[in-house]
Amino acid sequence: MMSKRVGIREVAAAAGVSVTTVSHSLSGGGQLSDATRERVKSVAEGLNYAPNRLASGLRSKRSQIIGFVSDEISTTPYAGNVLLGAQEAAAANDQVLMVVNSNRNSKVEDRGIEALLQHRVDGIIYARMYHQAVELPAALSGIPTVLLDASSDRTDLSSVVPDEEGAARTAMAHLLQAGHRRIGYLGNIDDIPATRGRLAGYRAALAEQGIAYDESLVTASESMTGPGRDAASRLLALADRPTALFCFNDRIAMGAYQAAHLASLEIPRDLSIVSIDNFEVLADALLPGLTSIALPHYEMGRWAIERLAAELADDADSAPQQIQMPCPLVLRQSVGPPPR
Amino acid sequence: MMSKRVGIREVAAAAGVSVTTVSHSLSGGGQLSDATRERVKSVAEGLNYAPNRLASGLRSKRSQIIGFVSDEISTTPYAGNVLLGAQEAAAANDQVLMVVNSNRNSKVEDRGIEALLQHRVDGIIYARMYHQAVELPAALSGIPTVLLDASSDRTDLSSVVPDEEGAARTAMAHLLQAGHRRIGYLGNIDDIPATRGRLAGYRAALAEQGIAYDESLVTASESMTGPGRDAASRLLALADRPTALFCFNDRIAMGAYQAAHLASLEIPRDLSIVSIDNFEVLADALLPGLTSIALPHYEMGRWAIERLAAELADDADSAPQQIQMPCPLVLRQSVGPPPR
DNA sequence: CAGATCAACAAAAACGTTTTTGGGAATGGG
DNA sequence: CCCATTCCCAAAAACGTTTTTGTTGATCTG
Repeated sequence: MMSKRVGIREVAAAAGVSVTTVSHSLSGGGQLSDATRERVKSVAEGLNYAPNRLASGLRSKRSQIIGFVSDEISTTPYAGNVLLGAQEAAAANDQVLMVVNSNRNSKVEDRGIEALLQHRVDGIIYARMYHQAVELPAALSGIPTVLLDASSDRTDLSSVVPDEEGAARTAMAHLLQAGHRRIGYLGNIDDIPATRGRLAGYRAALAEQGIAYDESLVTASESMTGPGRDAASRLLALADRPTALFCFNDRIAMGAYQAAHLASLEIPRDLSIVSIDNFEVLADALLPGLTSIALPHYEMGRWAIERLAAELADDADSAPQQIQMPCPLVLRQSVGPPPR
Repeated sequence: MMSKRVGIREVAAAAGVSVTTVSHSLSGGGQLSDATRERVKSVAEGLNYAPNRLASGLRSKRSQIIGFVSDEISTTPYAGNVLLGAQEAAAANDQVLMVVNSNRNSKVEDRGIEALLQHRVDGIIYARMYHQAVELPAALSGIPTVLLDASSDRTDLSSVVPDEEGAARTAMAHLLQAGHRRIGYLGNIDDIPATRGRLAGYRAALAEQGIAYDESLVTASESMTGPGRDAASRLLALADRPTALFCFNDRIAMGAYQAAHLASLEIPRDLSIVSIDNFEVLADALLPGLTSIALPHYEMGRWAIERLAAELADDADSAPQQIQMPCPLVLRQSVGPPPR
């Protein structure tokens, strides 16, 4: 059982060829007759040979390891999907992920990156757990890197972020199509791309329908349930209250639910709500279920790995790309036609 | 800048010693005078030498990589804390984590483990995202492994799981101390350790106080908000309704909140609630805040890595340990004295 | 048919460390 | 003063691959 992992030389001996030939057979390199190539392969299979990646990486300069550095994997629920998408895409490329977490501490981050470099990762995914603008740490200057849920002003780096404006437009389109004209926006107050993008989407969607932007229907608060509740209560207390609310995220939406309850408004009969995050534990648990736009965590993870792979192969279209990923609407029960 | 990463031989040349001496100086091995050891170290520092882990692992058989295989990193919110704890502990040991995800597919899992082995990980953390009994995959037979949030019947493996019974006792103690005597239990229906452990803790806590176990106060439902709401409604409709509810988890607790609302009971004035999970997005967002027992994800992650390190060093107390980790109570506002 | 080309493989070097083995100078014992 | 230790350190081998360079016999070319 523990018969000392077979190496390339055992395979060579068993197949009656040189180690060179074995290496070439398995990697597809060199010039060998198809006959020997196949024979060697099947012998290797039979001995159930598995390469030592340390050794092969040492010589070939390809470790098949992708570094994954993120700021905080823990505090954003479901952001694990980013990691999942990346990991599955990597596995498909015969690569494996080495993860490092900075906890928002640049010292820790630098140490983590240094560790990745010592292990000779082929490239690095530099990820944030929510969309933000970043400056690339100096330690990453020598190694292929793609940004995930993060953007920078550098055009020589690939990056992927959610299409914030598009997400807002999708949400708004859903409300508009249901017939709503007076739609409030419970916005966020932080200075992050999502704040600007979602508000822009809100305004654009209104403009497209020829609906005037009404500042009194727009709030900005912290992205938490309490502040969301307060903001929603203010809008619902208006004389001509909105018939629908578009919320910056699900936590604020939960606050909106509470505010609706306090105001004795029934969702979606008296008030429709749509939000962004599709944070399932919340969205599914709310009564009625919260219709929400999903952030494409999994897809961004996949994309980042695939982009990195393309750049590492640098055969063809390896020109860096900065893309915005579309965000799908997840229907539940919080949207209906406007009252009356 | 990109001056071709300096290796041990450049350091040797610069310090006027052999590569052997450099290696020994940095690793603390061999017998060298403290003088040269220090001198070499400072030269290495000056050149800002960093080892090539591929090369050192190849020869030394120590890659300093720990494999982390989990069933589903994405679907359980906040379980990323497990990864965080493990990663931070690993970093402290100069190790790095290589993660692989099985998505509950044993084929995928085997392939992932195989990849880890090819990369010559020193050991593996075999993690589940919620406490369950597992059978170790055959692929892990040759390599040091510790189980995380998972238990098996093998005594030669270290493992760490939450102390389910203790968690329940802590929750119950909190309610009992507040004066409650008639405490309902909204249990879970799945056949998992948490189901048995938490119910046992509930019963034990009652027994300790000489309170008879009343079957009519105990329910079992799916761990979701809807079923939790239904179960809670049944208990709250009892003639002699409970003054407090202990919930299997936060989702069920959220259902209990909804049921309380439907029954026009105010929390905590009319009904106290305590639960398990401390799923912050929910617990903080509920009104009033939900007092809940936290599962020690971060701590289990740390412990697993530290245990693995101890077993790898096998100098001293490397005897496998199976431990249950205590679960702390996180106070919020959902518990008060019983009414009247 | 001589020389050039090519196909198919093997030998050897290389990757950057760690480990093993070797060896000279200082120290100690008799 | 000579031999045996001990203390430092260096030379060389080793880790398991990949890459570079060689080698042989066959095929082609003019």
